[in-house]
Amino acid sequence: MSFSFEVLKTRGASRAGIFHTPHGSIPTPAFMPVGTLGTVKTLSPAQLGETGATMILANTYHLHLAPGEDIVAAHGGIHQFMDWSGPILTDSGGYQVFSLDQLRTLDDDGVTFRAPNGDRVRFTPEVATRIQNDLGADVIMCFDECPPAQAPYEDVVKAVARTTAWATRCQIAHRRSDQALFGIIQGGRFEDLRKRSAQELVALDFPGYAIGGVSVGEGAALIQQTVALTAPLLPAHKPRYLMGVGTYAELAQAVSCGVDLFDCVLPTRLARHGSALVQGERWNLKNAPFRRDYTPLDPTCPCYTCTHFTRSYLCHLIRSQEVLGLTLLALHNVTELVRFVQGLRQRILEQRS
RNA sequence: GGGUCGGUGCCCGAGUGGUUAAUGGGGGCGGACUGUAAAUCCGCUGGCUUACGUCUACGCUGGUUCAAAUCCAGCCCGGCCCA
Repeated sequence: MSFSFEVLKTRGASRAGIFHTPHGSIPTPAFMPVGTLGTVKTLSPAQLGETGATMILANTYHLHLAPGEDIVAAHGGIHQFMDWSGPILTDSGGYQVFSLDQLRTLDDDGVTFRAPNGDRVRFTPEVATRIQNDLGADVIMCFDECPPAQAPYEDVVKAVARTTAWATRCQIAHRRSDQALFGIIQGGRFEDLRKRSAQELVALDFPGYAIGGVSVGEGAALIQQTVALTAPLLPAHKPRYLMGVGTYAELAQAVSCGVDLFDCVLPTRLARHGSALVQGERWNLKNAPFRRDYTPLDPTCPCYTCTHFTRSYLCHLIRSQEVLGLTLLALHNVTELVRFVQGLRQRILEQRS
């Protein structure tokens, strides 16, 4: 059996467990940083490893555009290509249905994107699944339609129907038993649609489920509300993955709802934009007071950045636009969120039954 | 010494008679960022005032004009060329 999920302990709705994959096990709850996307990254896999991350996320759409799944496959798969021996998850490209709204056309069969070089790129459930089979990540995602937060009810009805239909097609197209194909729940902010989506996808019996269609511009309160109503709809004995979240508050709240896996661009993006995540807060390291702050970013953090450099130095690197500044901040931010979620896990485990 | 081009807000640099506190950059100050179109994007950036507003500003001094950073004269300073 390549994949299994065991719940070690529960505390209310929250839970700590272990998710086993062909490339190793992930103690959950776990935060998965974005490890590669085909465009920009400021952390090497070695540095990513230092953060304590066990599983990382890569992106199907971007890797398809460059370098192309054939090249990744020729390397023997994405693990070898990027030298990450731990578990990897690829997103399907469904999020790009949302984020590249102006650059794509949608129909019942799939999506046609306009790539940066002008090419028309056609994604269908079958294509997205095939590409992910070629990339070779441990967990792959169904190709879904992710509508924006403000989408009207009727649009979300359609998105749910498509997402279910596409999930079935992904399942049929999927050809590798050493990869777990996860279903993605849609339904926007509508409770009945979340229920419908969950019901339809649970019936398809995926080995894991993601809560999708969240963090698409709706604000924290709605995210938490959606997570709270969707998480309980998912099978308790399978991993639950909240896509695209997030912040301290949302991570904590989602864990309390029984979510096991998370990914988010925030720690790396904030780093590249000069911000640090420190003990529950976001700091803009460019701000003047940091120029003469000779203390570590976070004295309690074990990361290389915090154990070797001052806020003053980081401030200087960011202001001088040194790439090292982005790297050091990314290293810290990812470490911070990994640790934060690990801390939530510890608290569950240390609970007396 | 002669000729010539030029001196603009923290810096660079537009503007060559009137909607000009003065285009753009940079710098400075601050903000945003949630399955990465994002090492990106957005504000503010002469003083005083909560604001209406008002004062001070385009090397200096004077002049022309209803009106000048913009035209004229002299002076000061800088670049280049000639002696």
